[in-house]
Amino acid sequence: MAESKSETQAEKVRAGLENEILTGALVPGTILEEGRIADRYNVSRTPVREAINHLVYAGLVEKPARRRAVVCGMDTAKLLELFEVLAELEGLSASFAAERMSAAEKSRLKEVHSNAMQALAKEDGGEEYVNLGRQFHELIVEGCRNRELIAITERLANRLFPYRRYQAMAPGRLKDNQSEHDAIVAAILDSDPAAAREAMRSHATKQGDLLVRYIALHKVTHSDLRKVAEE
Amino acid sequence: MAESKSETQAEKVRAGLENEILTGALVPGTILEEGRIADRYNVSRTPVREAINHLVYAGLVEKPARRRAVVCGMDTAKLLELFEVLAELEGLSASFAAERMSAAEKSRLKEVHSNAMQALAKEDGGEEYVNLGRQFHELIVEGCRNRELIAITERLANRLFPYRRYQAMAPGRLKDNQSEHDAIVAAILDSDPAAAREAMRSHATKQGDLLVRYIALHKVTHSDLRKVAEE
DNA sequence: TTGGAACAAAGTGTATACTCTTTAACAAAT
DNA sequence: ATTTGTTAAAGAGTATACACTTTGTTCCAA
Repeated sequence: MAESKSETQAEKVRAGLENEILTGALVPGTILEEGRIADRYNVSRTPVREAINHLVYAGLVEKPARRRAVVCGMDTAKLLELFEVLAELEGLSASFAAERMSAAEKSRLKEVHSNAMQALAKEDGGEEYVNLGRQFHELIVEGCRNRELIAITERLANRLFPYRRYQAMAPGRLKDNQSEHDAIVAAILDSDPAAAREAMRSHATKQGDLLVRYIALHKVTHSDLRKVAEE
Repeated sequence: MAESKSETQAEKVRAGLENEILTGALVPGTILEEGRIADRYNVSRTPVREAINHLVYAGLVEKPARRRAVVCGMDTAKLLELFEVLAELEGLSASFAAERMSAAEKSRLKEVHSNAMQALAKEDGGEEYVNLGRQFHELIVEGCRNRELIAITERLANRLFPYRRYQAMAPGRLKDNQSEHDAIVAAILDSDPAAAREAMRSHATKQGDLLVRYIALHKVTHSDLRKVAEE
């Protein structure tokens, strides 16, 4: 091949496919056929297979033995299960973070939080606010000082990412969200692990519930999801 | 190849290597060279690569890009991190199990628990007891009725399996263990999620602490680990 | 001896070829 | 019309070949 730097082809394909799935370019249910993808990325099937295996592990793709891989769908029941676990993991991270974050990390958290407050005022459809929200969660998770917990939590959050955006669309949700963040920040700055845990847990749980309700109410389809993701 | 039923070669190799690692036949730090393994299993390198990737996901093997794979080592710090997370996950499972297990599942749990009580009396070095202990944990985890939580927890437990056996060796540990299990069973039969969670959490935490202490005291080496595993 | 430059051996990453399974298209029969 | 059987096309699993890296060794200079 032409340009082989230090990143392997397999990694390039994996990153590409992951991105396509997360942005919604590849809708859940899409069949991933090795040969086609190999052509699309101008590589052989070998690195494509490797990439697909990675995505299976990440939970973004399903692949029965000897059958074609498909982008994971997500029914309401599965969504609830995932959020149930995520809420506990993020709650746990928050409680560790309350005990373990350095002063520098805490002030960084405070900063992101108040930036979010500013962004809330802007009339950009909440785009900037959503980004800051993601940063907020990541800062807390990384504050737990447990690499394994970080890895598990971020894998799950990543999997839910394409769906999580929805709940931000409910009217008035952003303000509620911000005040929930208030409580979390307060507990962490206060080094109160129990409060931080519960604040974070209920926050994440509410996100999940709102999302599931939204989907149920609006009978959201996969192509709708795609439109939202493209905007 | 000759005998291709419905299990793929890659899966066969993965199962084989995983087994070798878990039993200690492949000591942490061992280099896994694709060609050698391919010869040992009488397959080509392709399925071997796939198997190794799988083990990387499972956390049993490390593989820097373009370098050879090695069986994961485990220092005390990492061990503590893993047990910290495992304790929370098993605690969470127990709390869900207390709310969600069916009557049949509960009586099965009670049965395994009292069988363990019998096995405790036997003078077989605790072998049967350790097996029942594993069943005990699995029953509870599977009682949580959340496939994602089950998957995450079992992956972690699997990773810790080769180390977990150690803590059973401390004098008097088995009896303590059994009475901790008593508390867990009582809470679950009682459908008391908070009690179940805390009982399980502290149980798992104690296992981790004992293990780490044992390793520190005895300066356990990898070859020691192997001997224990082979017995 | 020690450090390191140059080269040889070994090993990973990817492409390609081939086999066997799955898919799906069509025909016949209920 | 719907099901079942047959068969061609498509695709996954594996082997093999080869290019480019990493690893290890040898030999020289300080």
